[in-house]
Amino acid sequence: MPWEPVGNHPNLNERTQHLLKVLVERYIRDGQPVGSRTLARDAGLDLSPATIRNVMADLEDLGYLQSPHTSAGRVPTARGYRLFIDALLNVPPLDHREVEILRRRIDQPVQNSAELARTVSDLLSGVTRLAGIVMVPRRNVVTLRHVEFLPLSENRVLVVLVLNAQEVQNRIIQTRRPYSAVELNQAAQYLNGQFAGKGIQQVRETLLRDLRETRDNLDRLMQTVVEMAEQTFEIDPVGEDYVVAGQTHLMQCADLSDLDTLRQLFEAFNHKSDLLHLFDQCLHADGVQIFIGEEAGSSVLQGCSVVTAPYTVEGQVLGVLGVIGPTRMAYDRVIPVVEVTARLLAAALNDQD
Amino acid sequence: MPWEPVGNHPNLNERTQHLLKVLVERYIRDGQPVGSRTLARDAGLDLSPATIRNVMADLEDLGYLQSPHTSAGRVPTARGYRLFIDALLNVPPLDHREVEILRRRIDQPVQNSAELARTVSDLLSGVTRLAGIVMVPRRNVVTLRHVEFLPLSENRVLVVLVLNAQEVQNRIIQTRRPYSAVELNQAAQYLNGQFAGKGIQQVRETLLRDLRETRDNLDRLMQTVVEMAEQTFEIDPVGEDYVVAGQTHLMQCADLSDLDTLRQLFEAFNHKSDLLHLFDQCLHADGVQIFIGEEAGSSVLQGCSVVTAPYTVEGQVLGVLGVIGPTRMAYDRVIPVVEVTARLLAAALNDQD
DNA sequence: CTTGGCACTCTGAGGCCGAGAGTGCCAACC
DNA sequence: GGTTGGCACTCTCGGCCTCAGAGTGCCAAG
Repeated sequence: MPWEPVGNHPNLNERTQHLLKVLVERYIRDGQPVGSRTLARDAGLDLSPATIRNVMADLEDLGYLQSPHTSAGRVPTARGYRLFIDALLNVPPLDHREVEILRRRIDQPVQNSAELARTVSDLLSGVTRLAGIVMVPRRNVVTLRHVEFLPLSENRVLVVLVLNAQEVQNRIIQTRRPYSAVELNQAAQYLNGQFAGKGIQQVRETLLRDLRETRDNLDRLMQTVVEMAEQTFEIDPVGEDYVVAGQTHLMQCADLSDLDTLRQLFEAFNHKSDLLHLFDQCLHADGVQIFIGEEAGSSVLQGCSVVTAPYTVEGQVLGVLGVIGPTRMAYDRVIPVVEVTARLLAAALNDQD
Repeated sequence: MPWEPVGNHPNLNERTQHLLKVLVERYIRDGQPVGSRTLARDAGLDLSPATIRNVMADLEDLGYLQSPHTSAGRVPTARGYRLFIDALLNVPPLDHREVEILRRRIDQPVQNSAELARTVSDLLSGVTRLAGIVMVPRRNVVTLRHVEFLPLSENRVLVVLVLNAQEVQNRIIQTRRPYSAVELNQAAQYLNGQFAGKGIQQVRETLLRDLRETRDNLDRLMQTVVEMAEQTFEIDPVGEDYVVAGQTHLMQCADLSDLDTLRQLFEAFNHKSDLLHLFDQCLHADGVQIFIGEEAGSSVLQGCSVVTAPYTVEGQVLGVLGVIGPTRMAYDRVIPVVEVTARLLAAALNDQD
């Protein structure tokens, strides 16, 4: 099992487990509390409702089920979902044709990783009819490919950085004195000649540590180089961020119909820090991970589940993707979709480099 | 008045207009249908409720008011809001201190126009507690500042374009044959030397029309230049787009509490084409424009109003910004905020160039 | 034209009732 | 001892009624 079992569950009767499984499946399908009569019919065990009732009462005592009120059926608790997912759920592999459809949509040519993230996020949300999320983390190793300096006005210079395979970043820096286009060009040429293909961490260290202290002895070119480099490589250039798509799907699922809950959830999407924290945790677990309700650590995720998977290229984790939806979601379908999408995205990134 | 009067309204009694004004103001404040007794108290005219009732009945006949049901008070119709905004509303200028606060938030240094759009959009939504929108349109005149080609793999080249003041664009193009870094560099140098500062339209025409037909006679460098340029300047590089912020505010206003309406609205934000169409219309009206409900041309905007203003630099319209909220919004506050924000954004862009 | 009076209408909250669904418990059964 | 049918009990939900409150429209008088 790719997701780690969290709760520790006392031994449950084979039959009891089966009944829990059927109940959860039924509830995920219908969204209605499941009564003993219904469960008796569905379970295929040839037991009377009365027997079922006894089992259900036990499951309620153990915290796997609860009833909304006396005379409704039962509904799984978070603990119930947990056991279901850890031990009872069987996840069918995705149909070949479906994999193909996913592959085709991911393999379309894109301009940059942000656009790819958006595409994949759209895809996840479209296929699952939930909210899709793709995170692009801060990479540990960022390779400098090319740098360019353009004078904007008196003391402002536009820096264009090409990183990794094809990531383009630009920023504006303030300089201590005006630089001519020629000076800037020479500085860029020097940096490109010297450091293209090197890790940006390494560039920073080599350049700044070695040269800064001897600044006064440097010729004019190298002084330019140092001043530019100081600001260019100052902060880690690839920020950690994510892309959400299909939030509106969440407005359609009956479970989250409470407007206020929904608003808080949407605000969390914009706020980002909570979710980034969650995804950071997933970065180094391999395979699909599932968080049920407040297991995710944030109270705004009440009633929601998060299904995530990291994607890796050459063993290095590049990011996490996943979906957010109501806890009552079709895990048997969502899990393989998330899993396969992560693999396909990894493959696409691999080809691209 | 900056917004254009749309409906043509028959002569209304001075007193009748005053009563409509007070009613709309009251309704905007409370959100409750206004009855004759309330209006009589609020209007300050020393009239009895019975008289007010007669006037209200007239206004209803003329289509300015309606009652939700027999024994509720009256509510303005779209037509009523229209008249209110066109002729009755007085818009107080924004407080100096408030303008200063806005200015300070807009004048913060930013990296590129997309980031600025986001900042301003956030600002609009924060100040008005509605959804803020900033559109960056396709500019008519796009100036090439700098171009750079980097070989990625066999037949793929990364193009980095610096446009206008500081806009950086990048795209990947497929080439017919592999090019070396040196070749690409020469081609870029040629283009920069020849065309930096020129309009991109002009570059395209000059280069492609004049040279393409004589391709066979060109030297190797110029052949490279032509192939690169063909794809680099093929499509209009600055896409029309907008940024929405603070959508969640719309979930809090009682008027739009219908989940389904809200969902459709949010989907419209993602879909973009409807709203882009609307904003295109605003591009060349000067000053604040207001669309009430379906005046905006899209049925998803039922119950919503849109307040927009274009922002210009040196007489050239650069884009449109505005807010979307329930029709029952505090126009006397929203209008000056939108107006001032547009001016401040224009000023900020002007300084930046 | 304005006003007070008055009958009328409609909503919304609260209370009541009955149907339906499901439970818990118990005694009987295998 | 696990399983079962029976049965009383509880709770929700929709329909129905009622009543107070708010606001209207109309009319006749000022």
